[in-house]
Amino acid sequence: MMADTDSFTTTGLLRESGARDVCEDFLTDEATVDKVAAAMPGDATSQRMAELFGAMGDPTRLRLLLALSRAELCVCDLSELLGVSVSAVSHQLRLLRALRLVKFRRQGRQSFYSLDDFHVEHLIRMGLDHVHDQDGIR
Amino acid sequence: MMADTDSFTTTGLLRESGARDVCEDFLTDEATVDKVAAAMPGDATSQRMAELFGAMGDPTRLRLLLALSRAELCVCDLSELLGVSVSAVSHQLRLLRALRLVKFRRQGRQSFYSLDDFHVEHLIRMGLDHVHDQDGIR
DNA sequence: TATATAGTTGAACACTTGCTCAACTATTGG
DNA sequence: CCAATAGTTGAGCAAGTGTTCAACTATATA
Repeated sequence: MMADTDSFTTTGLLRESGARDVCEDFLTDEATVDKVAAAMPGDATSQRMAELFGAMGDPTRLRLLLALSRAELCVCDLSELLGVSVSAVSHQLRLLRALRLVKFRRQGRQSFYSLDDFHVEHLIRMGLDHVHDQDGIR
Repeated sequence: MMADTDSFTTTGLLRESGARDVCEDFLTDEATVDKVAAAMPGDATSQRMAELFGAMGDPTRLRLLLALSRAELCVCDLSELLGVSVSAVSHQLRLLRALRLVKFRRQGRQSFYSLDDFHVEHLIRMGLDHVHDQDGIR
């Protein structure tokens, strides 16, 4: 069954875009799937969300954020606190700064970092809750 | 009480643990640093938190979760919805299942997936808020 | 029974990423 | 001025990751 005689409304629009290993048609009821499709954020938004979560998804960066959620600290203190080299800390803080999760101010030779956004604290708190709840339940 | 009561004590205990590219001493006031150190979650906890956020930090997995936050869906629908192969979707759902972010039930040949935990919905919501607020503010 | 459909899984491979190292800037103190 | 301290940055590399492909299981249907 060819669709090329009919460049019209088959599932062609979706089928074409790189997913060939796919079944004929939507299997859940169409209204539901359409509703979900309409509610999906745009690519740019989900991309930025993924960057946000990805930034918090590395152990070193997460522990940096955890430390900074308690106090403003300089690179050197963070390095000793986490047992990670100053260079590695600086690299990761640069990334967190680019995503606006932390901000910094210079004072003499030192750079003091702190959380940039109260959302980050909430996210950290929820992550903790999730992990603790999982442990509690079974 | 005992030990080195002199004011020039070393930080040897901390210096030893793998970070050689590090400054002599803590630069922020000691009480603050100690407070932060004491408040840090254990390695196991931060490790699991990082796994949680890391799971949400991949665009494909995040979009899977975004879709499932709206409705229970089968693998095939998810595949078409996201434009990603069934195999790739299945691999990622497996990972999300292992971390208990999604659960599934079989019905005939189909596997229906849904979010496992209300925390995940909250995290998604906060991620969206964070991204939207950043766009709004400047 | 045979055949098609829905999904899973392991291996392979390209791509990404986090760290180290070395070189560098910038500020402080002698 | 010079030397030391605090931090940044680029290159390189080992380890990790996401996708594809092919083979596989399991369920439904003719």
